[in-house]
Amino acid sequence: YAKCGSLDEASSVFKRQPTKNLVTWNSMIAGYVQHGLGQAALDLYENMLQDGLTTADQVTFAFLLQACTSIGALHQGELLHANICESGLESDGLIGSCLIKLYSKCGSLKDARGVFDKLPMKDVVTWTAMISGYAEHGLGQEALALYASMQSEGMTPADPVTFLCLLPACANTGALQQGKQLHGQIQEMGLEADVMVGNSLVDMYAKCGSMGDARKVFDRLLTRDVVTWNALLTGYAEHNDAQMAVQCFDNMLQQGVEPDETTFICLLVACSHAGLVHEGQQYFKMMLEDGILPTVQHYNCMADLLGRSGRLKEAEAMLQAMPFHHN
RNA sequence: AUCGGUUUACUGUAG
Repeated sequence: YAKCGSLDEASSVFKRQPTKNLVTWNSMIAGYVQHGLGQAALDLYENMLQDGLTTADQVTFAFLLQACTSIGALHQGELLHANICESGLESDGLIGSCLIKLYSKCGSLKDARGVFDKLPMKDVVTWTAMISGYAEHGLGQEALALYASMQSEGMTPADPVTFLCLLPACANTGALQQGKQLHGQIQEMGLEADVMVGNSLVDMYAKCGSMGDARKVFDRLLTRDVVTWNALLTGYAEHNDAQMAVQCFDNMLQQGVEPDETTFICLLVACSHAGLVHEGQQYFKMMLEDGILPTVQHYNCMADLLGRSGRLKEAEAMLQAMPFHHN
């Protein structure tokens, strides 16, 4: 029931279970976590402790750590970490990855690294979790360095996920050469048909200033989604090529791809940087007509567009008419 | 029977 989306039914079956074993508890805790209800999962664990008949195992802890991660409950997570050590489960690979993710999402990369270093057996997921932690905190060089260590220990990526963490690291640090090497590995592994990998490659090349390569990857992709188009569009916008950005948008529409919120932000940015005030206003209207509700970020782009071109009063009026609080 | 790593966007300060 939980996995099929009916948490209510899962919960009512759970409550009616006369005896609950470890898997009963784990399944219900997992259900809450998978539905983004981290606090409910932690509360249920309290019930389990009060019940006193079941002892948590590595699966329980893995879900509880995910619950903490999802609600940013670092302190709770630290308490669980202590319990995990008391239970002798700190060397478990599954728990290790969850702890790394908890600490890194809560901004405590040193603790994440501490867990990583202490893990006796590291698999690709462990390495990737740590790489992802560095990458997400803008430490692209550390992420790439860790990948180098991973390879020197004879570990190779098994699927696209590791690349999906590394490519943004290259993108954010402008590491074009490393990005190209990764691209080579991706081709050797036959992963270039993966849409997410393709999107990341387009983004990486665009951010590294190589729009030609970005375009090549884009053109060769058999499957594209709105993110693929947005990544390319962002590239053009970022390189102050408003013409290409607009052309890209037109092509996108021609091919029947529905623009989303992000698409319009990319477009508005392109117009803003190029001083295309009128066009920007047109796109803003188009977005409203498409039934896309503008967010604070769209209004910010509009204020930027108007402000840059010296239309301060219009910019101010735009922000005052905005149906949200400013950020 | 229950379990871990996942891609794209904007502004503002200094340089």
